[in-house]
Amino acid sequence: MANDRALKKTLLERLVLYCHFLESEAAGPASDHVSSVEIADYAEIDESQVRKDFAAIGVRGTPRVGYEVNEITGAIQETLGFDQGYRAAVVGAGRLGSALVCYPGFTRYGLHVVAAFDKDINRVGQRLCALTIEPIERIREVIAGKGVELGIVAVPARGAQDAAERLVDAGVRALWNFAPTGLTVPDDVKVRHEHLSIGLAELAYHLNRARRARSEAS
Amino acid sequence: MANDRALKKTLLERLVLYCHFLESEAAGPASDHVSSVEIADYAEIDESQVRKDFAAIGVRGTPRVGYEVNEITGAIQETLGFDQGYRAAVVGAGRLGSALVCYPGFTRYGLHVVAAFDKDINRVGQRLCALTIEPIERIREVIAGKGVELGIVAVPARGAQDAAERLVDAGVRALWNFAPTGLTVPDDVKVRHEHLSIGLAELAYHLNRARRARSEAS
DNA sequence: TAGATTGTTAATCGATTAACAATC
DNA sequence: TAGATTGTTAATCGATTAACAATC
Repeated sequence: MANDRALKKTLLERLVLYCHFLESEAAGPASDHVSSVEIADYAEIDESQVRKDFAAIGVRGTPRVGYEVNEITGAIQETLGFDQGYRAAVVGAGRLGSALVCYPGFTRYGLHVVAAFDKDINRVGQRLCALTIEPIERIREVIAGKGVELGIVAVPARGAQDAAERLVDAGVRALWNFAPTGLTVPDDVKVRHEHLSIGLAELAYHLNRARRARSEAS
Repeated sequence: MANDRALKKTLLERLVLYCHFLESEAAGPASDHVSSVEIADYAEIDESQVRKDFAAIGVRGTPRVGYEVNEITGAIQETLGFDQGYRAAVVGAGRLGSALVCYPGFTRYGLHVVAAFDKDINRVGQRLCALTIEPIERIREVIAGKGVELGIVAVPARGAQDAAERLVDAGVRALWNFAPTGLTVPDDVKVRHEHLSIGLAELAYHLNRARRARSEAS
């Protein structure tokens, strides 16, 4: 089937892959230069692609030597905006919301979760890592006060649209949606839908194939 | 820049989008048929693409009428293997692991989390939704006993490789990695890397652009 | 210098879109 | 019947790969 297509990597995915490689490289006994071939091997893509990508983000190498590790990481960080710093608010302080509020990895990418909201009066006021859970009614006030730019939707599916509307109403123009449902928002609002079913689909396809192979073999 | 490319949708993403649309459609006062135009509008893609996709997964429509909703959902479910049923185990019962164990949406996609492991002796034995947290030492036994096919890595980055190795050693051949780090596994093991930084990158790029626009306007 | 690796142009390949005949 | 919508072929567009001259 056409599933090979699904495995192709977008520019964003490639840049993130490069980052991973360079991090592991930086940790090792490595030199401070890498060639496009090394990176291409790791990322399982064509070496020309790597050179194109580097050209696109403004990284230049030197023949016979390669590309400077620090220069690449810097350029990628800059391209992805990870060097800028963003303030985010999480709506929904359930298990997933808590995990996102407390996730230590975000800082590395410049994301700072500065507020968490919940509808449930029992949760409001509780501590969650460095934050105190706020009542959803205070969303406008808190978002304006803390200069939140990114809204993270971490509520169950049926509450997601409401959460999104409250965030948009409060002035947020970028949403990260973890609820398994679509959101309807104005045109000038950017939504990134982090639906797990896409990842699950990829794995399910693989498991399916493995099963079929087994049953054919027997 | 080349970031428009990053917004292109893979087949898997499109199929998941179709599902979302059809679900909202099924809930509403809708008819039991949809046209490729309606779906294309929703998914923001070309209508020919929709027809191509349907042809690829074996769905046929009727001119003037459209495609049957149930037939589409059935075919997508089947293509993605969601109708099969998979047994999964989560390694790491922290915030993220707990969220994944208790996430109610997985069942819809045929995924059943049947075991949860943790290293921390304080967590072992605790209830987590329908499960009891098992010590990581019992992983081989439990995985063989329950017929687990999919391993979910939900530990901090530095524990991820170890968790992956234990899962692979126990016979699991598909991993879903939520740790922000790469995993080294044998060739016959499929890894799906659910790294949030890709999603974050997309949003960060958008926020960056919005900021630049603001500062230019002023 | 010789040789490895970049940078970039050209060629290929595939995916997306347009168009339209078939058909209910 | 008339008209809307499918199914599919052809045309376009863009992305990936190959190739090679420039260069350190």
